[in-house]
Amino acid sequence: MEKVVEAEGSDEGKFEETGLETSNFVLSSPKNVTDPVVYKLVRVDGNGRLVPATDDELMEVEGLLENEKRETHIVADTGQALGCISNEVSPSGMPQLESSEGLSQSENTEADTEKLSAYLEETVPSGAKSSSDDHVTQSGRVGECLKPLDGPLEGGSSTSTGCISSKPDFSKLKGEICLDNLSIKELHEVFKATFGRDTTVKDKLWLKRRIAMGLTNSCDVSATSFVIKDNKLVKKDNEDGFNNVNLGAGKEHLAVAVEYNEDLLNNLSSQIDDHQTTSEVRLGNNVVENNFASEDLAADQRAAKRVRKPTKRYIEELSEAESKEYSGRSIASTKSIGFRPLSSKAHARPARNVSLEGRTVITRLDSLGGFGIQVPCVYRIRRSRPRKNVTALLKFHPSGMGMTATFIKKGFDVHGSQMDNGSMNKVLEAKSTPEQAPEQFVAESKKETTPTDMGQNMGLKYVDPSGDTSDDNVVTVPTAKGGIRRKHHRAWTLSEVMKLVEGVSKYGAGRWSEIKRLAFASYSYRTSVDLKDKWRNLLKASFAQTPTDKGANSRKHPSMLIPASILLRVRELAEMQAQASLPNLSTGKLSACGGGSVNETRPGYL
DNA sequence: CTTAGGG
DNA sequence: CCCTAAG
Repeated sequence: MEKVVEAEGSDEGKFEETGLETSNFVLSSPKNVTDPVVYKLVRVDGNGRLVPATDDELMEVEGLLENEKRETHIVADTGQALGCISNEVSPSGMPQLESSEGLSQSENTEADTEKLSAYLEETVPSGAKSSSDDHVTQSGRVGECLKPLDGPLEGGSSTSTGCISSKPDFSKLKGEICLDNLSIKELHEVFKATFGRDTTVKDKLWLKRRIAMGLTNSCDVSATSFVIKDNKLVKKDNEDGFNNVNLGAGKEHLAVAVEYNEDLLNNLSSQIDDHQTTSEVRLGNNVVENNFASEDLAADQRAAKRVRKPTKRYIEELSEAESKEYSGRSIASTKSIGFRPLSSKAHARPARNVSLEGRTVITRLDSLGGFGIQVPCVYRIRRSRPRKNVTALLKFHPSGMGMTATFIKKGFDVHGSQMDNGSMNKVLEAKSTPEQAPEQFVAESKKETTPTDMGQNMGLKYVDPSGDTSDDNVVTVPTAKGGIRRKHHRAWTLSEVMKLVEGVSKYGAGRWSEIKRLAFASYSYRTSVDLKDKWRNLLKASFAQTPTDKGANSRKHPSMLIPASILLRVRELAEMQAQASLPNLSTGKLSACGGGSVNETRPGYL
């Protein structure tokens, strides 16, 4: 509702308008209506205040921004996010509006379980698509994304969506269509004819609405009658009511969290753009329970919703990649992200818990293109202790939160009351530690492997708890006192190790903070302690391995193997350092015994 | 806050 | 990786 972001930089300019808003989203589990939804996202904009980033990182980002060529591949990693970021960016405000309306409208219908799944389908993009990436800023792109909503029928190019490849049977769309009389199967066919793709949604109402919207090229679809003729919706009954179900309406369904969402979304979306703003706040963990087919998720999303822009995490990744000598392709889409230096505050990132088949996994759904699904979250406050709770958090965002906050709270309440039973401990956990900093991203694995196929939105689908291709390896560990702690693990990449070694050689072991600052400036995570620990491990490894000769390569299979050369170097340094310190205690310091290639460049050290 | 060490 | 102690 308000624009909070002042233009900090030209880059952000585009976003200023839309400002950040908060959007809260709650879904209820498809299977259990009683079980609340768990999904909420709130973004608060911050004028940067909420965004956490270290100066170093910011700087890097900025650098990226400058060079940037908008090439953005939105990265394979998040694959989905792709394109539609542009909605926000698009010059004309229209697109955004449309999309938001469409969303809200579609969401607007009753909250029925099926619908939910349908909704999800729409919102969740599948990682599959990676083709057109650079959408950012391309208005054309926007059009494409939105197109699906505009009925394909109109323009001769049926299936114009471009993303879809199936061949619809258009004959189904001829003449007057009375969706009310069609069976689900028929609706599916019509759906296909209309949108050029299949859908797995079984909710008749949803299908009808969707089709109607497509055919009429409008979001203004009655919920009660669906007769379409000549691309126009012929309403039989009174259609009002549904189009504007906003705040005012439907308060009676308090029970369902979804309702709230809808309302909220409607309101917010109509006024703002919910694109990712500079900062987001995670009010709680989002837990979504669902198992819906994912097949056409991608298609649906592409067609219907807009996608969110890259998350911070994403940015970080980019910057990291860049900082590394990885001269890979350019990664630059940072521009689309509004990030500012001033924000060195903490920022919370939403993490999402998805519980599938009974178990809860935490994942980051970054790339969900969908509207409500959110995800991101990167931030730097590493290891903050769990404590504040949601309400506390809310206090921090005075900005545009008026009613938003209210909604959120409500959502929480609902959610809390229902979850409380203890059925889901995880949820509670999450709730209590909203602030937690989810891990950053696991850039390493990504960069070291093919950038392309990273698991993008594994989010909705099967998220493998352990396989974290994704990003956060956050494991909650129960503590004796009942407290819960999170442990995250971020594998060290080769490049990190190399930097570490180099840093040690330059600054000496022990100067962890220095090394951290100088060599690891780009890696926001990795604290000096981490460096120290890693070094310790490296030493252990180097001594254990090198001597034995035979163990050189094979060693264990465990963690990734560290190149022998590095271990060697480590050993050298270790010896060197050891000598430097041990030798003369009494003699003053001769220090630096040049063991080898590296010299102890520190005069005063020791 | 930074280090060092133990867990 | 986390936690704690010590400078």
